[in-house]
Amino acid sequence: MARRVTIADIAAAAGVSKGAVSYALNGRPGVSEATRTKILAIAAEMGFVPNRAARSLSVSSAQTVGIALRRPARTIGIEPYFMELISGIEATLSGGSFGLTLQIVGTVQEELEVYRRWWAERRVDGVFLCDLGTSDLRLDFVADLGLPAVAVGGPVEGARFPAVWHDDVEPSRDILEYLYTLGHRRVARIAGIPGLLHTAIRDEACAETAAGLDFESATMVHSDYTGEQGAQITRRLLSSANRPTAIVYDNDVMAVAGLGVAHELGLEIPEQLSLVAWDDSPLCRLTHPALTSLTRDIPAYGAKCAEVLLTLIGAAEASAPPGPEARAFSVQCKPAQLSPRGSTGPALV
Amino acid sequence: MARRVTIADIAAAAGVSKGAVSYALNGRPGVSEATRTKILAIAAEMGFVPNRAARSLSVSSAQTVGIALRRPARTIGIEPYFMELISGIEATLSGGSFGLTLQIVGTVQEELEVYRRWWAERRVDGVFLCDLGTSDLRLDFVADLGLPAVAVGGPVEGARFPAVWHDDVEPSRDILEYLYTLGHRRVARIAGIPGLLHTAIRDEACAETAAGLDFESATMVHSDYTGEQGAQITRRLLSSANRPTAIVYDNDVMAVAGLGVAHELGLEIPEQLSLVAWDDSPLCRLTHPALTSLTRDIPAYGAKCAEVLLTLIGAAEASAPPGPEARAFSVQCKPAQLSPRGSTGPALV
DNA sequence: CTGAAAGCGCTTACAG
DNA sequence: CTGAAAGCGCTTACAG
Repeated sequence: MARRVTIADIAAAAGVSKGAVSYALNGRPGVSEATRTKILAIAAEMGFVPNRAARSLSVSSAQTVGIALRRPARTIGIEPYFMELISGIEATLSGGSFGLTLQIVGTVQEELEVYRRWWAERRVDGVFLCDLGTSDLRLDFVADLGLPAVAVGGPVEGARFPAVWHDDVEPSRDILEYLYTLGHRRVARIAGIPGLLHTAIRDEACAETAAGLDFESATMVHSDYTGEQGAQITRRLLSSANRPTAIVYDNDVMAVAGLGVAHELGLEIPEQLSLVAWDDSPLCRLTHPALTSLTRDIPAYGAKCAEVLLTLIGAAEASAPPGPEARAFSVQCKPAQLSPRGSTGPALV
Repeated sequence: MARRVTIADIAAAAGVSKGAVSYALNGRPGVSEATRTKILAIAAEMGFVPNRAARSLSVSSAQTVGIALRRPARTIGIEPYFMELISGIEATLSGGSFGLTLQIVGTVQEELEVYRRWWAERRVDGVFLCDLGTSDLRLDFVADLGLPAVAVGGPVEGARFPAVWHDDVEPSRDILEYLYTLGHRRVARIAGIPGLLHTAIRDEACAETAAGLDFESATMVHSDYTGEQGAQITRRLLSSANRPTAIVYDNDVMAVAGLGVAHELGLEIPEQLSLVAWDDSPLCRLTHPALTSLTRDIPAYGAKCAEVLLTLIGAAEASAPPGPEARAFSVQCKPAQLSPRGSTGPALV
């Protein structure tokens, strides 16, 4: 059982005060170069690592950020999105020696409670807000608390903190025009959860684009993102009188499920049906044919979110509580790019 | 911007000392029932939540456990396993008001560094060790540190801390006998990473079982669990002279990829090829046909792991450093159950 | 440039 | 049963 070394040990070994050790360790003035070098050497030799709790208590900073995920236990694993996001966040955090605290919650109320507790305990210095809703309780709640946050998604109207987001309008246009060019005139989109911000944005953009192209039909059905619903809605769409020749899915999981249904019905892909997945992940390349997708770099996205949060925390520490200038930190990322693969082809019907 | 309340605020409001407040809050003797009730009421009214750092510093416990995941950023999302495990862990933790710190690392060395830092910083009270290797550096490292840990997997020989694991021998037998009974005589298994403990256990158990049944061939190929390798190895196996009529995959991702290859080659499933996925997840029900799997309840598994770690931490606090009695905490979970679905059928070749 | 001291917000022996 | 005090391990004004 190893022993933890404290600044008192170093001070004793170096023959200086604890204060001097602290100054030396933190690169602040107050010690001569000679003593600094000596102290640093001793600290390194003794394998000193500061006690987090003591440091946090002194500087009122947890050196930790938090993320709360609201998903049922059994379905959270299937979405590659979150783990990719988290791994991107981590990439930025490790550099700044920040930790990440993760909590899975069931309801918004629970989520709000978690934020309040984290804030009250000073357990985190800031949080990531995922799955933004069209009117999202959490925004004001967290801002009122004075807890720094970044919205993972957007754009957010009158935000009191920064958002990191992708434009979904352009991809909406891209995908519909792509299908139109391939000759598809009956298209459907199995959209995500209606209350979500990006669902609403896609809904509107798709409707607008569709209106500008003379589709025979452009259907839209909301879902809960699960494979079950993806399959069920696909089955319904494909058994309708004038079935679509192309279906766009708001996530990869539903697209894979949709492909399964197409196989089950004996449809040739893409000859009889084209499929597109919004959000790319390795999952899309697992199937045959591989799924045409709208690709974003999620780990890079997570890294950017973390960058913005760290900046905000630094700023919030330096100056006043996060004010309107927080918006200035917002960053819009490159929109998703269409990656055509085997699941889409000319409409032959 | 809300304000944080401290025990000093409560003490002032109640007209008692901070010590009395602490005793009352922690349900310890030292205050009369009357004052206790009064203090509790005031604390509740003021919305008191103790500052973690201060508490941690006093009691030398972080009220946090840690998990380090060693996976590349871009592939970590695809394995539903980790998120399911984490969500199970969380379910237990939230009850005990413990937090979970997550870190993604690239190499074992990095992982060891993380444990050392967490321990030195007193950032966590214990850790989960995932992806156990056949000879695993981390076991002694963490034990030498005196950092409580539970091995997520096993069994571990001469462990200095508890393991929570599933028997893989029985499922190995189950699956091969099942395929044999269906008439399959040429089977293959695309195994996981060779250095992993459970890969080794499955390898041995499968070899032994196969030896007892008169298979014409029972091939085994190691992989890295990715869809790419799953696909590539499947393609190679299926284009060999005496191709297998059934393939078992060590995870669900490779099985899905294998199914993609089978579709690509125009094979009828299960008429011309049976496929089995070791480790079930919603992914297995997304495809057509759905994949026959070896099912375990991963969230429940995670919950059990957390339970054991919390017990260990409690014990470690109460008594000496985790000694040999730690083994007593080890728990063996119910082995994976075979869930036959559409991807397996009688061998017709 | 250096040392001694106070303080962060808790917990916990120790006297009354 | 209660209060005053010391201590956890840091940081940071404040005197010398």
